[in-house]
Amino acid sequence: MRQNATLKKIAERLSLSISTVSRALKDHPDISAETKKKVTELADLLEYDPNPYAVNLRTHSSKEFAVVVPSLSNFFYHSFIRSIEEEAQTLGYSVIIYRSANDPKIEQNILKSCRHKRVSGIFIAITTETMDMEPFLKLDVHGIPVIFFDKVPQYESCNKICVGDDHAASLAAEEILKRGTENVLGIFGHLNMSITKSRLEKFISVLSQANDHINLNVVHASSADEAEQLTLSLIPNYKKKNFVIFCMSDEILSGTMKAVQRKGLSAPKDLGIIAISDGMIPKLFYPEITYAETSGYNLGKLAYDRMMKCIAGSSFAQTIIDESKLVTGGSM
Amino acid sequence: MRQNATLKKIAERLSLSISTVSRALKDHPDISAETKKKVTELADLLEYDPNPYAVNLRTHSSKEFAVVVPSLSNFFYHSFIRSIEEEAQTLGYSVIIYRSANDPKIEQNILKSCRHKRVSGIFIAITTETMDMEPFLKLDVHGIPVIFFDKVPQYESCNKICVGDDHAASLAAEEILKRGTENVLGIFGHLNMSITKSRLEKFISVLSQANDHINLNVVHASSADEAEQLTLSLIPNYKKKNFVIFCMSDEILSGTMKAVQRKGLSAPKDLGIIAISDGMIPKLFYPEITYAETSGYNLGKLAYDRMMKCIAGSSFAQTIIDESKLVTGGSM
DNA sequence: AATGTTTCCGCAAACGTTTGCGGTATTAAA
DNA sequence: TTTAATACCGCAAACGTTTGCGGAAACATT
Repeated sequence: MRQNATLKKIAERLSLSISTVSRALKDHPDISAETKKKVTELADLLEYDPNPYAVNLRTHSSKEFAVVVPSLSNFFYHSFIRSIEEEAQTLGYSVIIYRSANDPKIEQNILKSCRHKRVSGIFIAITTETMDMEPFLKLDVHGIPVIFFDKVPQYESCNKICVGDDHAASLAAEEILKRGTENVLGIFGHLNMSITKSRLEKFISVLSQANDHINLNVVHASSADEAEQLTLSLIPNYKKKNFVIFCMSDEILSGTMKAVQRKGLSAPKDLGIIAISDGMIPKLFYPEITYAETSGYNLGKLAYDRMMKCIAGSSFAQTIIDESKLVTGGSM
Repeated sequence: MRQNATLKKIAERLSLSISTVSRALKDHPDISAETKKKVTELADLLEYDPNPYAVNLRTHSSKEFAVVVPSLSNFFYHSFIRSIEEEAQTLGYSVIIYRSANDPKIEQNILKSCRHKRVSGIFIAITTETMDMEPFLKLDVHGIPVIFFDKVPQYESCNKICVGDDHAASLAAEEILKRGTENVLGIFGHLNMSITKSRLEKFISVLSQANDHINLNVVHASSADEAEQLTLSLIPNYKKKNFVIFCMSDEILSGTMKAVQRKGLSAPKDLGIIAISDGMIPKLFYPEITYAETSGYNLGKLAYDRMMKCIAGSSFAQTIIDESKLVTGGSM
């Protein structure tokens, strides 16, 4: 078990003091050019790298970001994480991933551990049951910036980066109006998700305000399988009629698509299909599904920006909405 | 900026020494029950948690695993990471994710940083260009266990956890034989990937040994788009004939499926489709695609097991192959 | 009463840094 | 030649733990 190079070893080999070596390495003006040269050369040779734990213990600052999500089996969060990781790497930060399993208890433990690790910052999508803001306030007291994303709390004065749910829903609704179809099957997620509510309300309002002949049927599914079953059982209602299915999320879309294929229907001939999605699933089909894009990747970039501003000091709370754009496949 | 509780503070409040507090908290036999009680109570009250940096500095051991992958936009790695994270959490380890971008330089930096952080262990899928084993040997010298997974080096004496490429390929080949179809289109990845070679060889050998009337056409695609184009242009060759398409990976499958849908064909009527996959993509279609499963999730469990054995001391090198199983959809 | 055992606890060093402060040469100014 | 300024550098404390060792009581044994 060999040891890593330390300041002490370099100092001994060069008959210098530890402090001189430390200063030489960070180009401190007190140190002569000659000494600096000797030190950096030996440091290179020995592959010296400061021990992060010692540095942290001394300076109270790590170079790590934490990303906390309810679940890891989710495209959106994956894109988000990828996005953060890309940015972080350029500045030498590393990214630690935590999964709360949608359990507020676990979430609290994670936050506590982040506090004790003194992470540089936290990106978090909270659980659906997170009520207590106290752990977050405590982080604030300790000077650890928190950026909420996607699933954000009601609480006002904090930094939130959200998908523009209404915007996405209205983009989809408008596209449906454009197609001129009056029979619409809207498949939404469970109502305990905040996004369900906002997407649903906007979707309904845009459709109904524009055309009062719209025949809209709204159903809720909380899994892909459920969406599949629901679609299967509802498709017969639209027999021979021209109709459109709107899927609120990737999960629902994937269930619905199976049902559509199973019934031997194909878009845009037999029906129209449109979704709100990150983009991965819609591109698997031919024709590609038209969707309003909610990009985890974009959200990541925005969140990272905000984080950097917080770290730099500009810390007033702010809510940023990532407006989505319509990506046209051939399914409408 | 409030401070976290420390041993020192607890000690002062209780007029004890720091060492006594430390020992009381870890249930050391030297400390009386009475003292232990007082200490733990105050510690709870103050929400004391040991400073991980101080602990690490002192003990030379962190509670962190590193997972290093070439890319994060890949189901397989995501399942793997999820799997590791699930296990790690139960023992209070955290998981740090690093992305090498398939660049050996970046990979080396990551490894160096892991060494200096003294991570408890490293799970790594190496880049396609990783030749130099020296950084890994150095980790070994420092007592940091490395588990290679999926993309592993040629080097013999190290711990490798791999997908059973031959096995998966032969499962698929056998299923094709079972169907009795003699026209086979095999779409494989680029030949610079090691998995391509092993899957291809086994696939060919199983097919040709069993039936010398097999008309096998092998092509290579290095992206989903390419697979789509290739499939589109080759399908006409099989006009009216009964044929099977084999897709070596998820990426290829997704391209191929688009082409198949575009041509208006459907399995198993017009053709057979079979793939090697993690399982996510095949389940999006109806009928679900039959596939030989290579599970990132399973691989994660195996890798974690191996890691724990290494940490516990049983450190002889070993190569573990995760044999895959056939998951029957309706596409054959 | 002297010695041997327990039981419980504190001292102090160490892990590898960072940094305020002070100190010694060297050079410039008086 | 003395004094003041400058350029370099080292001392030592601190960050929060862990742990070997030693020490003082309290008790049991001759």
